[in-house]
Amino acid sequence: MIRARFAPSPTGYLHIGSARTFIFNWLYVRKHQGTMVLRIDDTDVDRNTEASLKSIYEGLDWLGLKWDEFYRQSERLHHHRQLAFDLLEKGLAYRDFTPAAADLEDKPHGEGPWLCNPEMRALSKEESDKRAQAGEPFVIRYRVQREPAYEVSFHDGVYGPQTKLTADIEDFALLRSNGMPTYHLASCADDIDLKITHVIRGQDHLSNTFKHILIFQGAGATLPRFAHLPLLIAPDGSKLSKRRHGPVVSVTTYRDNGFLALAYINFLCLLGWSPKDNREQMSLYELTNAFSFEGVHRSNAVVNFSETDPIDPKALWLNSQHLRTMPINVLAPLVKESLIEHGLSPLGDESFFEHVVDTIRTRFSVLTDFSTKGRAYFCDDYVIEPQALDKLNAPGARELLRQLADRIAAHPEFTEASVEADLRKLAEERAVKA
RNA sequence: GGCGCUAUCGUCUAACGGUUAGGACGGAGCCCUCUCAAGGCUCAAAUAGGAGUUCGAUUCUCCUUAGCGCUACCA
Repeated sequence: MIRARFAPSPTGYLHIGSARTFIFNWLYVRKHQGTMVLRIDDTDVDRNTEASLKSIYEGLDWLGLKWDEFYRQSERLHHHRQLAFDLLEKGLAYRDFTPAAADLEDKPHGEGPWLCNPEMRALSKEESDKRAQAGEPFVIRYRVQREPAYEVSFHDGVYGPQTKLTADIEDFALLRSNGMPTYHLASCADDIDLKITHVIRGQDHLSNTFKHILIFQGAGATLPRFAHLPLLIAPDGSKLSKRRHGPVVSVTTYRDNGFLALAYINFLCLLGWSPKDNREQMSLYELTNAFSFEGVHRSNAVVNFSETDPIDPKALWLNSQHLRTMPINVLAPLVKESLIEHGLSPLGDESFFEHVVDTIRTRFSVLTDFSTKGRAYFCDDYVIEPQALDKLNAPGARELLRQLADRIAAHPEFTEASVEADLRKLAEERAVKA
């Protein structure tokens, strides 16, 4: 039984890359009838905010993909600490009493790799216990075996076989001096406890995986399968960030621009994954069936937005395709919702409304087009373009339109074809008269 | 600096060593058309560079270059 998790940390709104990670997890789980776990990784108390937690729910809610189990790491801290002290007890970890570096500049990057503080690593158990007993703050670090060094290896579902020498892995922190677990510890402790079988996450964690394997092994747990996803990046090749790239990175930007959740999901799937048979527009069912790690690319994918337009043109096209092919009874309520949001209301009964939507949707590409380009269909307060106004003011034009309206109203049916037929008939009659 | 990952049209991608290197978005043009769209057709557009293996490399190996990631008591 497959169990996968999506583990966002609430330090910002739901990021487009996170959304894709969630979608790929979801697709994989649903395809194999597994269990989808949503776990909020909120161990960084300084950076967590309620607002971002809300934004994550909001984004996931819009996508409409459900999860089966829910956890919050902040409610499971005892598990994490337990594992840290177990490792300490086993001698696989040790206390480091070095005061926290004031800022990153203090870190010895440039020259060579930083592996550990040998003094602290060599501290005797007695000495270590004594200092801890005395209340001296400490961080617990993993004691990576480097003499002799050995290869840590695993098979990644996307990137294939991976190996790294322990000589290149530093003694990473497990438990902070304030008693909070680090990401590595909390993530592994929970993956073990929640019996996660597949860890599907961003490629930025590919090299962290070696550390995680060390933790899993130290805990005596069986390894989950790992699959890392290529990152989503900006057109200039940098990683997507709110500061530099603004609203593009937020899922809600697409929602607010009138996107269909399915089209957005479809678009995101095509970034870094391919069904390999040239299909582009796909339903959720088709995506689920077609998804596999073999189809996932290994290089990063660019989200193609510009300074003036946060929307990727291909996403827009995909949305228009879904907009005009989806069942009208599914689309109509979404249009109605969008109209109401923009201060308009659908006229007529449900069937009439569906006809209107069905008639005009072929020329629109996002939901918001109905209340902007299609405004005249839903209210009397609209602006006629100057060119159109000239034609409208041509002698006899208004009278003709009135005649046309009467004919259209006389029909019980109202479709694109019927309107066109009426218009052509009227035009012919006029031509004959002239 | 160390370690790791990656490299096909502007962008997303296809091509289990043999293809005129395919598709899509976007762009250009033509057709359709009372307008604007939609739709149909056509065109331009790519294997980062260099060695090697091979009868033959986009594909396998190595080097270079470039980009990205990790190297935090962030995740």
